[in-house]
Amino acid sequence: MYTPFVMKKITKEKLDASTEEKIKEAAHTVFTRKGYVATKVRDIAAEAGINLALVNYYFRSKEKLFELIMAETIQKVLSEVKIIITDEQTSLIEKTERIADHYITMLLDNPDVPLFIINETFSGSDKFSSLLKNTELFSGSHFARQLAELSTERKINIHPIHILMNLMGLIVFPFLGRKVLLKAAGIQDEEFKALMEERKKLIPVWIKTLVLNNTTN
Amino acid sequence: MYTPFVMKKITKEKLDASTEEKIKEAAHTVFTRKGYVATKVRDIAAEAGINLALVNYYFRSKEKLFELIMAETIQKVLSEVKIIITDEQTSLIEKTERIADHYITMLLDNPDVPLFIINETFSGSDKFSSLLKNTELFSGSHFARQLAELSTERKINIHPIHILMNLMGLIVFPFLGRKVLLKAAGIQDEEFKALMEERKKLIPVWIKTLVLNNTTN
DNA sequence: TTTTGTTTTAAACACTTGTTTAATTTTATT
DNA sequence: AATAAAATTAAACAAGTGTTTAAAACAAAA
Repeated sequence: MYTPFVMKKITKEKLDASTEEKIKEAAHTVFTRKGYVATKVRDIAAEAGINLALVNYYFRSKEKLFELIMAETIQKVLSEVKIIITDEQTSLIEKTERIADHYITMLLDNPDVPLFIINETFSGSDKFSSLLKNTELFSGSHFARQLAELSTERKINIHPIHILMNLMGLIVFPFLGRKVLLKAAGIQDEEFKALMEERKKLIPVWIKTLVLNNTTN
Repeated sequence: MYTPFVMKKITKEKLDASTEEKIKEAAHTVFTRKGYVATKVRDIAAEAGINLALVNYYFRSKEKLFELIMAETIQKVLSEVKIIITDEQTSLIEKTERIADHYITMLLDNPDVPLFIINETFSGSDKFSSLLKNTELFSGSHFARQLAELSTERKINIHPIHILMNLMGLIVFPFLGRKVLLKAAGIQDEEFKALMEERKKLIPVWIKTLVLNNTTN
């Protein structure tokens, strides 16, 4: 089975990337918008404007294609953040500034990515185990160490994980809950973008005051 | 078609609720855990330990059953909150205290509900329009008015919606991202619960300091 | 006990969906 | 131009899924 793939690989370099790339882009769009189960291979084919069979021809199966998209998405999300949190030169506050800036910029372009990732962590399939290896880089990062230092040096009386949850929650939650928030508050899409731009600068300030105010009592 | 239902309704009072209730409980469990599309009617039947056809017998269709579960879930989430945010007697801070307490208590019992709701807001189907009516109660609530007053009276220089996003994000996000957070921080389920209990008291404090620190500059 | 209404069951139906096949068209090589 | 490889297509397949049916089991009423 799949003899075409053997042939393909031999002359891999000469591949016309356009069809393969069209499928990947379409898959990214539909997967992130609808999730794995709700996405039909026929949806991807339609979105890409190509024949149904070509999806399996290039990527063998829906699941293989999904894993590829997933891996690339995670990679994109984490590569820059890895640089930020492992930087030994920057302060905790500086790091939060960079993280907020980077994430919100990314999320304004890919607002469906957080839900996509969260759903996969809940789906239980092993599809997500590759990410877990990547997140190990957090535990030993300079950022994690700085967070831990708050507990000891500065007599902060809360678990550092609270700070991490707060930072991520303040950044990511508006994108997850935006459908409800926009309806409930009656604001438009453009206004939402403006609010998120504001948060790039607000969140680091909030995190800062939140950390400082917890050092005393 | 569906003549059995006509007969049923006539003697509705004499129904043995156990089967119907078993199905509803099973549906709630599976729907919230896997979402609408990933949930198969056969899953619900298996979870309830009853015959497949009984699901359609009692609820006519998967979609009808889902709408029922959805409506009851939303109802449960909003009914108590409605009381809190429309209370004219309590201060903004008191309201955040009550909201944090109520939501976290509820979420510790139903940790999958937020993802369930968010997914439905993104699914685009009209299934969620009934909720939108309910959220209108926020716009005209005492809580919304108090939030708006911050902009004028106290010269706060940020949009009140930021406060709302922060409050909800601080409460809800840890439950959405817990799979990643637990893995990334290497903490256990019991410890997570303890952390959430802590947040009941921490979040109102954070919101308070965050509001006060934004009144000056 | 017999009858009647209700609940439960196994099986089947119609339709969707991931995947494969076999033929055709396009592209590259000689 | 002729040949071989690669890409594309329409059609079909097999498994899964929501729903329905018709018969059986059960419970209540006579």
